[in-house]
Amino acid sequence: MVSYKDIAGIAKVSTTTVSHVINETRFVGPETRKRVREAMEQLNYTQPNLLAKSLLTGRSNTIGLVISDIRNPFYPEVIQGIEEIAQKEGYNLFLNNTNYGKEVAIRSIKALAGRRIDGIIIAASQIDNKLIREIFDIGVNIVLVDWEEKNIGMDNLYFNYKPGIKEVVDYLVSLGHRDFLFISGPLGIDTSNIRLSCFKESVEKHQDKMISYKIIEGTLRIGNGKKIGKEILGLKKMPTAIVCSNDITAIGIMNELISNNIKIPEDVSITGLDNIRLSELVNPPLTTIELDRYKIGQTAIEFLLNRIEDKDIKVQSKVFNTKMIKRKSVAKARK
Amino acid sequence: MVSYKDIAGIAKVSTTTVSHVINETRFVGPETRKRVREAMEQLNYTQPNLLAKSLLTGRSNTIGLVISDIRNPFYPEVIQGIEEIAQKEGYNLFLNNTNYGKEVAIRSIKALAGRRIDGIIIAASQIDNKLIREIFDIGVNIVLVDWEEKNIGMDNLYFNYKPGIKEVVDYLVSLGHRDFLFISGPLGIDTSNIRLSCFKESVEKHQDKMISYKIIEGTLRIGNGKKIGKEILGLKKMPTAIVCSNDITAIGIMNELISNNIKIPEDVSITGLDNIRLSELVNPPLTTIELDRYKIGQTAIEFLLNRIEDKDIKVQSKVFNTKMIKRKSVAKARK
DNA sequence: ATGAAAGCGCTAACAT
DNA sequence: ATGTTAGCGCTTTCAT
Repeated sequence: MVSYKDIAGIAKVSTTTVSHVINETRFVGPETRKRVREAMEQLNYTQPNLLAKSLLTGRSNTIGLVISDIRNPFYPEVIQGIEEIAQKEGYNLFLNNTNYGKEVAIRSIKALAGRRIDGIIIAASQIDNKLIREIFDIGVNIVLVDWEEKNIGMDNLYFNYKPGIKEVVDYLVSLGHRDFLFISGPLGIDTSNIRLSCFKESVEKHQDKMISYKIIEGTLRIGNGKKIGKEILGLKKMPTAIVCSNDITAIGIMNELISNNIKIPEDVSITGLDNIRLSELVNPPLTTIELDRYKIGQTAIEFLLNRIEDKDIKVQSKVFNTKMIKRKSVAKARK
Repeated sequence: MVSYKDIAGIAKVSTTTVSHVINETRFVGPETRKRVREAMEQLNYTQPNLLAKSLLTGRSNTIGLVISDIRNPFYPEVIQGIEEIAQKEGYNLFLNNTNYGKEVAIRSIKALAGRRIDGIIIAASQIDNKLIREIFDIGVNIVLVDWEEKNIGMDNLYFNYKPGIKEVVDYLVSLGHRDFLFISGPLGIDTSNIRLSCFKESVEKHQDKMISYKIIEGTLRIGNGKKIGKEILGLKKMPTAIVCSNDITAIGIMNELISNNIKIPEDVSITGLDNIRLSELVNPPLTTIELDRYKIGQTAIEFLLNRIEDKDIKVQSKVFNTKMIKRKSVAKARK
């Protein structure tokens, strides 16, 4: 491994000068500069050791992003929002995928924090709060995205699912729907529970209207919609409206029902949540709930950069509201 | 920033002992061990500085993966294949997304290599060969996935698109199709050109049959299918078979055509390439070409781990063949 | 059973 | 215009 010392030796200068030539951080006589450059060439020196540099300066120009499922269409826009600003500001982004694994998450975060990265954006719930606290305590900047617990004294951003879900329920009720099926996410995950309770709450505001609902627990993953679709086909009584916790599930269910000659929205109305790109490309286009994921990503990195710039600013927090996007998968309840 | 020195000071031991207590690398008397542990607790020391450690040992237990588009459904399985083995072997994985950007790619790779990561898997074409060579020369292990150039003296894996595409063309021809439309990827990208020439070659094997084809250049990205679909609707003469360079595009086109009352496969047959999960969930399920992405990912990391273990083994290379998956989006050519 | 000391590759304050 | 020197936080050899 060739280092400044080797270059300095050949060019007959000090390592200081080598450093200044490479980083262009102070004037170096043209003659000397030339010698250094030649020595570098001769030794094939191209990539300075960033470990040494970071160790010394305490800066890495790198930020980490921890997500729980790279296949989840929830993330791409979040990532894009983060990337664009990171790139513009000259930061490198290391992505870590936990695959919903607690162990992996811990290892990822430790690996990131252990490298004294400038900051970490955590957009994967289900991570040990104690660990987060530890990392935070060693001075690594952290921003939490869509995090379950508020008021933990760290920068955080999250979605308020209530308005979007309420809008959807109200809309369905206004179209005469009284018989609902709600497809939840895994009930171990906090955001799943939050979505479920928003749904319940919204429905219960219509107590006077004799509404009944049933809940099926899903995984939120691709492929699960088809499975749940089959389950629905086996139900004694087909609901008039199916409210899903994410678009992927809604689309899967829709396809399965359509394949079995159920007409959407004439026979059954169905709604999603996420407003992924695909949701407007399917047939019929899906009525869903929009989350401004791009914006939450952008804001997350802005928060982080603020924090990197000045550790002592006060805690930054922001809520993003959600709203219904009307498309074609909802109609009046069948008689 | 608290370090071994601080702990050593409080515990009245040397930094050597601190190191051995933390890493359990040699016997330390129970009394001493206790004192060290207490000092750590007192100082809230939890995360050793991996920069220092890596700098000294030359090992990081981390590998980097560079991809060009996180939203491209080509990647998830590749990543999964890599992740599973990485995790099992105790490696941490840093993902870098280049967004097809040359600058970003360079920065990413430098960031990875500069940290003297144990190895890098590059699954993003369009990266400067000179840079790759540089990184390779500083001794960072590299594995190339689906790389355009062969015989560059580095470990590499790639897909042979020929058999799959030939199978599809032959199948379509056998069903009476004579009027083709091929949707290519961006013709700046090598894998796009390769797919295109495989198509041309396969068609030209049927010279005797008066086959005509037209080519439209697409982006391979989600959303582009719809746009191309509209373009197709405006064509003077609708082809009988549409062969697409990826599934996402095929699905988008299919939806657009169906929305305009064109029946698939009765009016037009359509095929994809990638065999993404979604391709069997759409209506009709898409006939496509399978790439064993999971396997290529697995093999990539196996290659890399071999290389990390022993730098001097000979170049590893592997080709993965492709094959057609028959589903419902293809039928006899309309009269 | 424990410690002293050297050093990984780099930067930056201070000196000349 | 260039060099000396100390040191970032850790590991490891060699001593005792």
